[in-house]
Parts: sequence; C-alpha cells; structure tokens
Amino acid sequence: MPRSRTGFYILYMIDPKVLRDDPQRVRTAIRDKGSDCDLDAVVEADRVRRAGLREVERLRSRQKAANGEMAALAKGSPEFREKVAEMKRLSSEVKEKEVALRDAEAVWDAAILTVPNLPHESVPVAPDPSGNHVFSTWGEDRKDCPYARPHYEIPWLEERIDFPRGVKVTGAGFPIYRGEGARMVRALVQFFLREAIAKGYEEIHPPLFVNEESATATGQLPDKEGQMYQTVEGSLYAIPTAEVPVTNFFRDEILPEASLPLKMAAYTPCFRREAGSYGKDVRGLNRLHQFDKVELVKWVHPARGYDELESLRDDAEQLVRKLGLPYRVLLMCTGDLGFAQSKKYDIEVWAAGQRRWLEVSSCSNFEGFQARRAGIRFRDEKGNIEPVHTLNGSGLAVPRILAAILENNLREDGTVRVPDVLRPWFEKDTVGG
RNA sequence: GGAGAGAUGGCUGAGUGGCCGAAAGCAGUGGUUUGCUAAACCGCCGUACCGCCAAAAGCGGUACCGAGGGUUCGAAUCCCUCUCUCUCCGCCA
Repeated sequence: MPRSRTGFYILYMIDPKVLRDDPQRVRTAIRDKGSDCDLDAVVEADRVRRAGLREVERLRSRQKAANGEMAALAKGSPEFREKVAEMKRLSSEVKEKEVALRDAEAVWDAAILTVPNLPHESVPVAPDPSGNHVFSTWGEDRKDCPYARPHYEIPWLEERIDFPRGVKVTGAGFPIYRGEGARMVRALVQFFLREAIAKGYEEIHPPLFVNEESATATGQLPDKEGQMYQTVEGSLYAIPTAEVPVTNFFRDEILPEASLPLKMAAYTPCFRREAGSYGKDVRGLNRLHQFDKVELVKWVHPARGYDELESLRDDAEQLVRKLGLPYRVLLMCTGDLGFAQSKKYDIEVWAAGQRRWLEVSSCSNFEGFQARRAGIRFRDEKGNIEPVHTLNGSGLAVPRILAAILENNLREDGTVRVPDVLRPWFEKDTVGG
C-alpha cells in the first residue's frame, strides 16, 4: 500500500500516468461529470512534488555514498572529523529539502483526491439525469390498476411493518418488521443469497462496522462522512453498504491472476444517516436509515471488466424478473455517475401504488479507481503488477422490493400475492388481509 | 478491566549505531543431474515511488524492519508516543 510521507494513504484514484500523459482526457471527464476540480492545479502539484522528490533523492544518494566512505575511516581520525563536518552540512540541506517535499506531497495528496474517475466511452454524455438512457424495460404495466395504492396506505401494513414503534424504539427511518413482515424480509434475503450462490458468488458475512482505512479505500471518506453513523468511541463507522467491508476484504493484497474473477455476495443491514435528505421520500419503505441488502462484489481482470458488468447487471435483473416485478434498466449518463464510477446501470422497479420508479439496484464498474486506492492488485504471467478492476451491484435492496411487491401484487380483496420464488421461506401464498 | 510478552520479507527466524533491503532455513520459481517420482546441486525469488528510454525490455536512484515523532554526520538497532497481536487472571453472549 502506498503511503504518503504524512503517514496516511496516498489516495491515488485515477492513474497518475494518465494525468501526465493525457490530461485532455481527464479534462473532458471532469467537464462531462460536472466535477469541481482544478486540473491545472493537480498537474502542477504533481510537477512540484516530483521535482522535490528528485532533489531529495539526489541529496540522499550523496549522503549514503559518503556514509559508506566513513565506515572505512578510523573513528576520531582527522579524515573522519572532516567527513563528519561535511556530512553535517549535507544533512541539514537534506532536512530542509525534506520539509519542502513534505508540503508538496501534502498538496499533491489533497489535489489528486479531487480528480474523478474517467467515464467509459459507452456512457452517454449529458449533464443531468434527463440524459440517462432507458436501456431496457420488462414486465407488465399496471399503471391503470384501479385499486392500486401506495404500500404505506395499506390498512394492515402497520401490523407487519411498524413505523410508529420504530420511532419510539429508535427513531424515524427504523421500522420494525414483525410477523409476516419479518418473514418477508427473511424470505427475500434467503432468495437473493441462494440465487447469488448459484451464480458462483461466495457468501460472506462481514463486520457491520469498519475502520477509517476501509471507509477511505472505498471512497466514503473523507468526503461522505455525513452518510455514515460513527461510533461514539470515534474510530469505527457503521457500514452504509456491504460494499465497504467486502471490497476491503482484499485490501493491500496481490492476487494471483488465475484467481480472477473473484465474486462475493454479502447480506448485511445497511446504515445511512441520509443527512440533508429530510423531507424526501420519507414515507414508508422508500428511504430508511437502516435497511437490508444483498450486495454483489467482483474483482476482475481489467480486460474483462465490461463483460463482467453486463453479467452483474443481468444477475441483478434476473432477481427482479423472478419476483415478477416490472422494472426498467437505466444506463446512467456522465452527469449522473458517481465520483468513482466509470459506468453504471440502475435497476428501477415499478411501484404501481405510488406510480413511480424505485431504484433497487445500482451496478457499477469502478475500473481501477477503488483498487488503486485500496491496494488491490494482481500479478500477470509476466510478473507485472497492476490494479484489478472492481465492480459491485445490489442484488437486491429489500425494502423497496418489498414495497413493490406490496403495491404490484395487491389484489382487489386487499391481500397481496406472494411471489412463487419466495414460497420456500415464506411458506404461504398470501400476505395481509 | 488487571498483569506480562511481543511486532523484521509469503512463512520461520538472525540481527544493539555505519560494510543491513536486511543472514539462514522453508515455501515458490528456472535449470543441471537422474529411467520416472523423490533427493541432491546451481541460479532467481519483496513492495512502492522517481529518473533514463518514443514505449517495452532494461538500467540507475530513493524509501520501507507495526505507525508517528526524537537523538545522531549516520537508526531495524538508542529515546518518547501510539496502534495492534499474544499469554495469564477477571468479566461476559
């Protein structure tokens, strides 16, 4: 793991070589993503840092050579004394230059953090969500269903998903599932995990808290701490998604090329403060501070990244399909891509009662961006070491899927049909009533 | 929570101020020998960054012995702080 001279991780994100060799490409990416990044300052910081580094290294080289000569001299001899005097001068010069270098590296570390990942060439260029492409749609359109209603208006819902008691026990955004509600959550998780395992993902049950290094490697820190709950003790964070502990599983490791692609699936609760989003989507299951999710994570050979993204998207899609829920897949445009993402698909399920789309999965390729930051590399047969590419996607998020089941499968008699695929765990075909 | 021990390369483990990026062994890898396997013998075998080169290969340089700071011309080695691990006792799902 590369460390800066100030002791913390050097947070390379994009490949610094691209920055030097093809700054125009980076400039285009910054513009397309609508990022706030002063590229000239970053390039200049790189230049200053490298110049300082060369200088310090040159001096240290001289220092080392002189040191070797000293070892051969008799201690206390006139030659020895002379040499010590000479080295004192050299030493103070080195220290002076080192201070300058340290400053330059601190500037560089901060600067490189502001450079977003480059979008893939297949990503539509547009400034805002209106530029997202509808990649595909699937399922029966129930827009005109006369008795459809939002899940939070179903009369018997509170006996299964208790929001007021959740507020009492913990706070808003922490519903308490009970009886059929709890069983539905469990059935969905079981279904998601079983499907993932069948597709070759290794099931992993990670910690629900991570340290600062892990949160930094996947990009939650230093900018998004408002998203995470932090322990009072201070150094641990409740995970906002299993992506964080799972991606960090191989942090600072060099993987054998033959082990790729590695695929893992993790079920965890996810904790999100959602600071700043008060008043938006707060009703029902749409947006919660704690929710359950199965996350799919892949570590792949760079050449295979985009094939793996398509298959990841397909893995997630099939889950929605098997549940029989209408959905659409969006190919996100540059303006709607996250800072770290090169390409992203969102899967949105149709909620017939609310008459709106709910995001239930987001499948992204980060290329080497996270891996570079997290020190996850592989060695090819020639012995070269380079970052793996990382991908992840939800497979799937429980509450919104649950909302969609409640709304789309609502029957005229007020009960809800349970999808067949959940039968092994739910053990009934109807919920409610 | 109390007491003690420790942290060196993939692993084991030497190394108390300069010739130490670091002995030795194991593992790995290339080769020689051998009818095959095994054994033996020889070589190679950390990571990151910087530079030269159009690039790769290659070559050169610097850093890294848990982390940070200090002493010193010079630190794996001496001093301080922190983190983590292990053992014993207590407590506990």
